[in-house]
Amino acid sequence: MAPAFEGFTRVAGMTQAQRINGMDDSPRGKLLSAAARLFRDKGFDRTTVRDIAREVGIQSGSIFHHFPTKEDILFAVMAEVIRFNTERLQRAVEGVDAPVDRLLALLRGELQSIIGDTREAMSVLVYEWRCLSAAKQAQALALRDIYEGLWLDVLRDLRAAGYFHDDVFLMRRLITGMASWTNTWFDQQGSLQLEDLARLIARRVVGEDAVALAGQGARGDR
Amino acid sequence: MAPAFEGFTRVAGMTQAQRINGMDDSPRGKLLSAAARLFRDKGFDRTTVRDIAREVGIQSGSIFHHFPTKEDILFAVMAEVIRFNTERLQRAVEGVDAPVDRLLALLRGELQSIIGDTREAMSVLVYEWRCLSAAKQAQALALRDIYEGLWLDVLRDLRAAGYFHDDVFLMRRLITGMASWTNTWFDQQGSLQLEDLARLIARRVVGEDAVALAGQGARGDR
DNA sequence: AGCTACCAAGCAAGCGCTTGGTCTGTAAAG
DNA sequence: CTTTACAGACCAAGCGCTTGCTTGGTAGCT
Repeated sequence: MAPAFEGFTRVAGMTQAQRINGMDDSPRGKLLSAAARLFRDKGFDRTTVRDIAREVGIQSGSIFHHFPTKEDILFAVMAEVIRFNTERLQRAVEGVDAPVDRLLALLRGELQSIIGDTREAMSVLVYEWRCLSAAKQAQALALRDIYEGLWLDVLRDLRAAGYFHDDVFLMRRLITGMASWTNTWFDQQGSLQLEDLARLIARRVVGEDAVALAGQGARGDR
Repeated sequence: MAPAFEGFTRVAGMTQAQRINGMDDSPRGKLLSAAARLFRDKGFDRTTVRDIAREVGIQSGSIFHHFPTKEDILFAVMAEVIRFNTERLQRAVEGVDAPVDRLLALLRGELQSIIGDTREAMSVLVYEWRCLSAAKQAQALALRDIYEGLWLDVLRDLRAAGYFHDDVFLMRRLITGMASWTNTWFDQQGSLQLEDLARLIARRVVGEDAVALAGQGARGDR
């Protein structure tokens, strides 16, 4: 519902020149990418428009040629990353049939968002949420609902197939907690791989045996 | 190491007049409690010293009779809540022997911190962490180490007894994620009880059967 | 001719914090 | 029992700085 988001629809069909945080390399995209990194490092409030301007090499006033307010920059960062990662998740489960494989596909996609290419923007999404006005929060939540719907479908299937017995909403919240918290500690350079982490979390959901038996199709060379 | 924390040692032996967020009802304690709530609601940066002053009914300048800087208020909130909850956790495992019962005791204690009496201050601890200077972060981390030590002891025992097979540090991080995320969604008025949640998480750690068999000793009337 | 992208300068508001002083309660000194 | 001393808790006023954002104009591309 609602037209909303006029500001960034033009970036919807992103070219292959996709960069970090899912932004393109237009002036606008570079601005958003710089803002995402600054917001993550210093927080939204401690990041000044002068900081962002310096990062992309323009004057602070020129920011407002691209965005009406500073808050709109934050919202654009969040909206872009939600849309980008929702598309990623949709592609991840396409053509995957077995319920446990679908769970693993979702976990890989979500972890990729949180500790992979959109790590900075995802951090912003979690930690700077309250810096958005209530109206903008509602808009972002509406986008997020599509994403959550993908999760709930898979979890319902798993539960129906007897892989776990607890409430699906509760289970989703536990998974969200485990996954989003990795943002605070996961080390890209460490020996733990994203795939290890996906299976580690999957084991907490459907048990050790179910994960051991599944997922051969999508595994890499290890 | 380091003497540190001179500012609040006098509150160490708190009377039974303990209030929300583990603060006493001295001018200082009331100030910290008000600050904790404001920091949670609006964030540290968006909360002005004038906001805090208004909340406790004094002039903004008078704040600095109690704390040298605004940042010191944040640090005091965090340090108090870490100390308070570390003591709570220590008491929780005292006299509990069975490993799974110890796990449940820790989970109850931690959830009590996160969604119970110190909910506001715990929220601040997570979300406003980066507002602390590096030096103050190190001090708070040192306090936190004691708390984490309690957890690692119990997880090592569980692993040694064969209740799970993954790395204890990884397991602790998954638990931290599940538990701390409850802060964002748990509804005190809802039908889900803290005890339900503790068992739900325990099941993710040691499996369904182990939890079903354990913990009779500490259960309530339900 | 018009549009996008930008600059240079600056305004009004809000911020953390300082200053100098007052009031009150407590307790030792006379 | 009074006087003196003093510290804790607070007020009234405001300083200096930073902030998000505005304004009026320019360069270059189409």
